[in-house]
Amino acid sequence: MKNLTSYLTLNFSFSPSEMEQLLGCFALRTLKKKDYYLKEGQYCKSVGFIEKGNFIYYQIVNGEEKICDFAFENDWVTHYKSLLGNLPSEISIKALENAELYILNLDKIELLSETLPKVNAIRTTLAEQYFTKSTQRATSLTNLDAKARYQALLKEIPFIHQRVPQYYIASYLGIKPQSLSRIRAMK
Amino acid sequence: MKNLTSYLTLNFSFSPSEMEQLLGCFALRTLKKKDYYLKEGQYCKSVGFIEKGNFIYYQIVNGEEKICDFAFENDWVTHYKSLLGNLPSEISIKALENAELYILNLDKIELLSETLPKVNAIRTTLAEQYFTKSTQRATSLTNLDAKARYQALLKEIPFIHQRVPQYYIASYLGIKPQSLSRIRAMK
DNA sequence: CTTTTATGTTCACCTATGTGAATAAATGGC
DNA sequence: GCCATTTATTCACATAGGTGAACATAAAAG
Repeated sequence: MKNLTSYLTLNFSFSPSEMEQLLGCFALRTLKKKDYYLKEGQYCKSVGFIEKGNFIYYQIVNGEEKICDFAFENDWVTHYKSLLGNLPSEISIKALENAELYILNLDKIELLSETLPKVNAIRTTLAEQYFTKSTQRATSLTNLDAKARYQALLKEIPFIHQRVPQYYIASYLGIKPQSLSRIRAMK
Repeated sequence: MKNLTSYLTLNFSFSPSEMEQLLGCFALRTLKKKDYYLKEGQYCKSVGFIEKGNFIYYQIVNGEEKICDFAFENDWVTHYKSLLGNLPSEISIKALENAELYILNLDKIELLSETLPKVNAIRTTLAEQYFTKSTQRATSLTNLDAKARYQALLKEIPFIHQRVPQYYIASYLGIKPQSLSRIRAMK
């Protein structure tokens, strides 16, 4: 729980005993490459903290996997709308590498909110993070051309080419793999 | 408070006395056409319920107003990220018509959460609504062409042309006014 | 190691949207 | 009701990105 512990320590101010209580509510879940954290149609009932590995969020549209998000170590993984609204998920979340998640179930979150109100700070952070990510993506899609979006993504996630196939990157950027190749070739 | 009262009655289950307590926390704010609910750089400290009127959310990019959202009667208006994270807003929210808002200040929300925990359902609805809107916009920008995005918008907000100038609609769709004209002419 | 499959590149051509200008129509102020 | 301003349309041309194919390379499977 190395990453999780330091993430919580760095970003929130829990006392040692609170931290112990909190960590006790997480359960380890290991996923193999290509395993799903969540499949379209399922109800998302937990949030996961990525201790190791990475994930794509995607939707199938006309038979194509349309990538709408990436997540790496120290990110949270969940489908926010499904979790909040108790709705079936429209998206799937798949591991691209063997992964380790620390899972916090929704019922535990509710319980913790009562006994340890500070965890609400985590909920707020999560909401803010998800909201920010999706609005930034929309903003970037309307205000920048494909090359500029690619450069912004590289700046945000410099190691992305080491961990995500290029056609997934293209999909996230809203272009075809050939177009991303062309953009890269132009330099 | 006609719209606010029926919105709360329809979507949540407050008792008459809870409703009274809740409504008592809102304050009326009237805005003239072109007035701002929030300006870029300000800290958003409230949510507003639109009793009457409409609003655009926008950012200035290269001197252009880039529209990222619309809001009408029975919508909530706030900058979610600024509100949650206590951050200066990157966007401005402007009335396009004379408007009436019922304002709920952040401190009142916090207080209510304690005395009337049911209001958390409103907070959750807000989070879900904002998250859904922005992810849908990003999805539509990557998966649909401009014509299909326009048709989807018309379906979602059929009266939009009666209440929003067309160049704002074009901006929201991520295209130039001339392109929207062309799309409309093609039928 | 060899074969198969997955991924990335390049190319020629096509299409949707951008650009800038001219014009028309609608709206608001007086 | 008239003029100024704002908003919408149309056009000719430019450009970014899509399409489908061929090929190249890398990775996985046997």
